[in-house]
Amino acid sequence: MKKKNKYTDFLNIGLKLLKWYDLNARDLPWRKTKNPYHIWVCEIVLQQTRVEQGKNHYLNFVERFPTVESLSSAEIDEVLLYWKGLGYYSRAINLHKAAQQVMEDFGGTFPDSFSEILKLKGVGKYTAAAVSSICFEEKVPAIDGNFYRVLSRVFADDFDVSSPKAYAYFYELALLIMPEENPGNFNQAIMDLGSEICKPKNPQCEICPIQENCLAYETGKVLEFPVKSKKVKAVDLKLHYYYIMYEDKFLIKQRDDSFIWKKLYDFPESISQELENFVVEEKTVYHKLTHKNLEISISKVILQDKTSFEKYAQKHQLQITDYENSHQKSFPKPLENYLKKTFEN
DNA sequence: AACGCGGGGAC
DNA sequence: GTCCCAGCGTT
Repeated sequence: MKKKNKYTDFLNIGLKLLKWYDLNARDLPWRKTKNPYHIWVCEIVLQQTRVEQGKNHYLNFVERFPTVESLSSAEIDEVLLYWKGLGYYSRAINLHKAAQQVMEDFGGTFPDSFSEILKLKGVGKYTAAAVSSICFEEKVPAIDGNFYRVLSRVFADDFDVSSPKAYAYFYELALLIMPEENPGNFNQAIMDLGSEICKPKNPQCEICPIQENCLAYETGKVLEFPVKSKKVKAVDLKLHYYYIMYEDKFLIKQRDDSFIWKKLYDFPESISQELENFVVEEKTVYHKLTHKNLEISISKVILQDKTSFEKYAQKHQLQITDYENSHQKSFPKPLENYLKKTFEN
């Protein structure tokens, strides 16, 4: 009997993954629902974010905003409060805008196809594919980091995944192995395989359901894939803040939606001459972001006079708050840490 | 095509 | 320290 070429038996790979998923799917909260609004929120939360990091944020978010209508009518500050600590804050801003988009452009009904979902702010091809396949059984591969890794290994393909053309390229590869039925499960199977088995480091090839279909495994080159050319360089950046206080109150402002920490709250970044004499100390904290090394110096300014404190706030359009109240706002991580340290002494 | 955008976990 | 994560928007 002639042996079938295992590397060209593409569809079999997809079927194996579906079978594997049936038995090994992770038990995750969003897998109990096909509510497109919830799946959408989940997908946005999990962009560039590990499941363990995003899980609680997802649960809290859909508990507070259970429907697209409830999200659309919320204040952006509260939406950001529920996003606190997740990073990439434009995701929350776009999520909020897109909820209003659903109310206005889609009559309050969440769109039910890839091309319509794609119109939502903050939704790209990956997210539109994930939601439409999971909730509406649309056969479209959700090409994310897991997909790049799994496919480039299975086919031992050195196509540069950091190239803008990678999406289209791997999309075609994905269609080769994607079964007609259960596209949502297929996409989630790739995600689970990528995060549990076909990991960037320490891949668990011994227990991989498609080990015998994997060209990289057979040639002992699993760790050579995926190929990624783009290099990220961290830049050093200095920020200076003024922590202006009177008794237990202090002054904050809201950031704009450019640069880092969009729409989050922080402290004034400058002071007028008259306050220079009231600076009592300066602390420096360091904070590492993915592409930035931040050096943040914070000068403490203590005012003794209530009236001048309030007048200063009004003149420079700063909000007066206290520690208790500041919990209703979303602050960047390093500033949250600073506040915590300041008030827990 | 290249870059900006957070925070955290694994190694 | 490095890499990467259920990516997207802007230029």
